[in-house]
Amino acid sequence: MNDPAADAETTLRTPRERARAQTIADIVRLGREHLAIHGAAALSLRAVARDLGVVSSAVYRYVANRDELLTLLLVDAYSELRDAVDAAVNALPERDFDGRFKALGRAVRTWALREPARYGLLFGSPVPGYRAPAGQTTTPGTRVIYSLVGNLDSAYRAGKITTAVRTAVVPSVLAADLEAIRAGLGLAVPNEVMANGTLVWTSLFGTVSFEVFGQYGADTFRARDELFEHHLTVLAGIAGLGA
Amino acid sequence: MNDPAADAETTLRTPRERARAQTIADIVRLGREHLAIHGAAALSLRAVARDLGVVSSAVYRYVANRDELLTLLLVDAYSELRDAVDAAVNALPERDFDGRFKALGRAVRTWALREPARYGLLFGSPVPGYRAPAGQTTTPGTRVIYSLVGNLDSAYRAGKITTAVRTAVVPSVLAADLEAIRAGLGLAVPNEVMANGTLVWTSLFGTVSFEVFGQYGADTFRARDELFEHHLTVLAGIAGLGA
DNA sequence: CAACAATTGAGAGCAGCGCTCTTGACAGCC
DNA sequence: GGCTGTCAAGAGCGCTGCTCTCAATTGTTG
Repeated sequence: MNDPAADAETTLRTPRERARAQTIADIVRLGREHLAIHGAAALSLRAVARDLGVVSSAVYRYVANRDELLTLLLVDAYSELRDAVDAAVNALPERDFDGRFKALGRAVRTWALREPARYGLLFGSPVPGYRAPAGQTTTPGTRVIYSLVGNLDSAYRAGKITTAVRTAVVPSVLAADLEAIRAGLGLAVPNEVMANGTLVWTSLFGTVSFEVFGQYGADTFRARDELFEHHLTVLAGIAGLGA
Repeated sequence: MNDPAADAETTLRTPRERARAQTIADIVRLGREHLAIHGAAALSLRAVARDLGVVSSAVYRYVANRDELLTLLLVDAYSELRDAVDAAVNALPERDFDGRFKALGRAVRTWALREPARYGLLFGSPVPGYRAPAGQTTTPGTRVIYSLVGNLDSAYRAGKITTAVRTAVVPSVLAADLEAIRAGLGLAVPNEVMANGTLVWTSLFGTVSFEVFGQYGADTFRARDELFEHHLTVLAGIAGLGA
């Protein structure tokens, strides 16, 4: 919707720079469409060039190679997912921790079902021969998990985390990992809650992936909305947000 | 390990049939190696032909197309995973329901970490343009989940499922789905346990996928074994197998 | 306004891919 | 021994990513 070209760090002065940014934005847009239809592994620079009305070699003026376009699309998808999640979470009051968690989960699922190929690029099997450059992708890729742990942290500070969560013992080496994360993000939640939060995190994407990737049989579950809502309720309980 | 050619319904009489079956077995073996190294989307019949010491068109005598080879490799991977899981589960006494569940989880994780590309073929984003033929793949693809629900069912019949599991209410449409599954498999477990079992199932693959696909940061978690064991403990509790 | 220089698009070309078709050789079977 | 089915090989089509060269266009600057 909005113009990614405007995200450049400085305003684009010369017409050349503006035209160039616009062309790159067009390439990303066309790439996004191809990705959504044909999947990441079938993304073709030549096809994008054709849709752009230009010969194949011309796109290499704007994008170094296929992997760079893939990276642009990865960042694009991450930020769209983040926006969808943020909008859903912020629609609820800050102190509705349980509601916010469920809104996050529903937003992830809704976006994933609407954009299966792009979801697959983010959370499916890695594209062969492609390694996402950490420098460009880690920041946008961590926004959603930060939203989840932030919500858990706020709930804990508000004294709204059920104590029943503290079932399993967190062993020492794992405790050190969790301590590092807590220090890095300035969190207050104890180890047990963080460990369970990690499980909730991966479980959420496990359920969504099963549905998006068609791992359930064709007609094993007709009531997929109800199934997901049930899972969300149980996961909220694991996180300590249950009633 | 064993020879897939020997799985034919009747003994192979003529030398021609034997030679043909051997060639197909070789193609599958080479395909498995390419798959493990380069991933599903990069699987190339030409490369397999080169390794077979034969011109590319020759392999089409034995395999209709790339998708058919992919299907063969899919079935191959499913059955290897099933064997690994069965071996791990059956090493424990039948009545050690909690131990059997955890053994299943560990076997899945171990196999997935050893065979990331093949795991990705089974549980990652679908290969673009390829649809697994249900007739050939559903049976081998459902063995592991049947093992899990079978274990849950046995535990329930033995009265070893914690009653604390029955937290969330299972709505009506979902209840009908679960009833159909229970009837189809001849199970006794009630809806709440089955619904939670589904979550445990998808959560297990969610955690494993995060680890295999590198969704955790590069060094966010050093204690991955401990993290997985913690998750397994919590999941056993959700399934009702907890202490 | 004109000349310069940066930028761009087009085209050819290389090596790889899936897949099809034809051709000639070989082996098993009657 | 001749027939028939099976096989490997090769050529070829259209697709892919990517590189290189060349000419044209375009923005900027003297």
